[in-house]
Amino acid sequence: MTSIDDVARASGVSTATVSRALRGLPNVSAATREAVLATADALGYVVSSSASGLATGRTLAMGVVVPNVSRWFYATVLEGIDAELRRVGYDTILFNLGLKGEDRERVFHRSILRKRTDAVIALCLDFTPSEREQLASLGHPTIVVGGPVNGLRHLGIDELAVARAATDHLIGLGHRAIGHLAGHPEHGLNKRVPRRRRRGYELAMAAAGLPVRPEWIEPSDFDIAGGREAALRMLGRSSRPTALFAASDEMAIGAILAARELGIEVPGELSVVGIDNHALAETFGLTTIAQDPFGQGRLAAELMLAELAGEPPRTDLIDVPTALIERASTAPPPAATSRL
Amino acid sequence: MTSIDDVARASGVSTATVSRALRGLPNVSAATREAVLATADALGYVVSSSASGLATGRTLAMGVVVPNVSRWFYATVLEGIDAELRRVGYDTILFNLGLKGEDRERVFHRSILRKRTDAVIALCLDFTPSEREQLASLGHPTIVVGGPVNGLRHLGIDELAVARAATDHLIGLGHRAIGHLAGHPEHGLNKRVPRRRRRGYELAMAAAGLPVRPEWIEPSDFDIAGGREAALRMLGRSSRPTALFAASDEMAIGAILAARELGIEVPGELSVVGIDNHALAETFGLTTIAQDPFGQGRLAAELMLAELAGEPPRTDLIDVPTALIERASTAPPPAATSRL
DNA sequence: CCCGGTCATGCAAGCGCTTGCAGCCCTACC
DNA sequence: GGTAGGGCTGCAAGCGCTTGCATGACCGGG
Repeated sequence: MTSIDDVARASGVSTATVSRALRGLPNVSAATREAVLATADALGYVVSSSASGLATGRTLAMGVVVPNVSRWFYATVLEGIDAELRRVGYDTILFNLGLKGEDRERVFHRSILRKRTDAVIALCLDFTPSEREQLASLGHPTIVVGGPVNGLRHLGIDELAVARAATDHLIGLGHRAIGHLAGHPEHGLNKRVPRRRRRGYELAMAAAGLPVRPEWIEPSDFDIAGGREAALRMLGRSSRPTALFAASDEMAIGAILAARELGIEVPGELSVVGIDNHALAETFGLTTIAQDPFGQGRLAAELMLAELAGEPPRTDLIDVPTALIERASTAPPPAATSRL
Repeated sequence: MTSIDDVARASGVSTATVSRALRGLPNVSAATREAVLATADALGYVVSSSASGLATGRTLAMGVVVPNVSRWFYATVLEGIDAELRRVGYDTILFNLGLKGEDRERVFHRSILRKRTDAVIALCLDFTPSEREQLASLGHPTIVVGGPVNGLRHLGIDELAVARAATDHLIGLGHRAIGHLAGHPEHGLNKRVPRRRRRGYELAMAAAGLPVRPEWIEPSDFDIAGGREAALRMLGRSSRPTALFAASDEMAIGAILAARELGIEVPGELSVVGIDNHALAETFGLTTIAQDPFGQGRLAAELMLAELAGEPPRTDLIDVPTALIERASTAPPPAATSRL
């Protein structure tokens, strides 16, 4: 491995000059800089991150804590983060926290705190109070993307408003019998997200003077299989709603699949709306409230980088925009049931 | 930040002893070790990875190069890798290489080689010759998971055999008119995977003396939307096959969706088989050749760690096992067309 | 009682880089 | 022509840890 000394020797200057030249610092003559760059390139020199990290106290790496990476939302946020970091030469260190117990403890204790990262972005997950405290006291910039977590800065959509908007869309179409496929509190995932989406649904219903029937709220996993099962349960019953607000697009897709299996026409007999604008939403013609997880990831990364660059931290809650996308899964209710 | 000196001072021993005690090295008395551990814990001491990395030449981090993280296969391999690494205290550094051009170049040049990692695991993607060479000459253990890449060690399923097995399953059921939803060469993804799966299909057909009609091979993206579109095209034509071998489960699911849209019954009028055992395969009752990406990721990590621990490298090609899982999407062909 | 051997510990030299400070050479101005 | 000032460059002291070697204490056997 070639070191900075090799480059210095080969180009006939001191290591200090090499260091400055390579990093674009001032006080290096153009000629010297060019020569250094050339020899460094020729020698295939790459700075050792350990050494420069030790000397500067900066690791040029961002910790990203995720509950898992298989879920569309997390994967996409992660890609957004990584894209931004990569752009400025930062590395992404992944901490998969979807695990329980000892491993999880180890992540916190040994790794995140391992002074390996300059900042930490956590994707919305369910932290224990102790974990929260450790994160908060980390001493470097930290932000949570996707679901509000007490005591930590947060960036994401306004869950309540989005859920209301989705429900209001159905109400606006004339639906009165509206069910909700609610999210389960899944292990590791932030429990406030499903809760607030459900609350938004309830608020919208209440505001419109519509009844919320307990049997029309069906909790399940946040994914396609979960949505399908929940919808099969709900739609199989004698009296079913004319519209469904699903807590996520994947659940909504599951509901559409379930409806097809039961011979229920979408949107003729059943309207379905979700949240996300998942990659598959278009394929299924799903009406949804779009959010932009890639952009959220990128924004989170930008914020952290800005703080690391010395800018004052933004302490306000950051709500990112969403937009209703109407596709083929929603329509006015069938005449017969519209005034149920 | 508390350093090793703080711990040494607080426990009245030298930094050398603290270092040895903390890492469980021999030649430290039990009493001393315990005392050191206690004070380190009390002080919240965590070793600086930069410093120890610089001193030992080990970063305790593994580079993982992925084309993207939204695709089920990659996400799952990644989780397998991360789980194993986490277990032994290694960190996962993510390199999202799905990008083009300059960023991609930067990843290779500035990051991977940044002496930040002890080893590199690359998920099957499409490397340029120069990238391949850089990887190969990295000087530390490297392996590719998922798709064979010339000149690099590789771990994954036997693409050819799997494709043959899937096709043979259909042939065994009595199908003679078998179409193939082939994978597109997508940007960044390993082009050999779709090619070999197609070749396996062709070989199986040839071995059974069955004709391969060009219009029954329909290439598309590797995902649900791609599979759906390809299937819509193929199944919309006047003479359609009685069975479909899709190059991935996501494509197979797309085909099932397409069949439903066209009113074609699965498996009554059309059998569908895929590869992967994707999370959704069960939901759709999809017959498939299962592979275990989580296990592949874990295995790759284990191999790298073993080499880092000094064991001699395994140089053989490593084929991981697969298994046919019969579900509800395959059946003998309808009597009328079975002797087409 | 002496001595070689073991074990626990400390010393100090790095690991490869960054950076404050000092030194040198020029230029420009008085 | 002298000098202040600015631009380049080099020196060397760390950054926090690891580790080969030296040291000293203690043990048992001859």
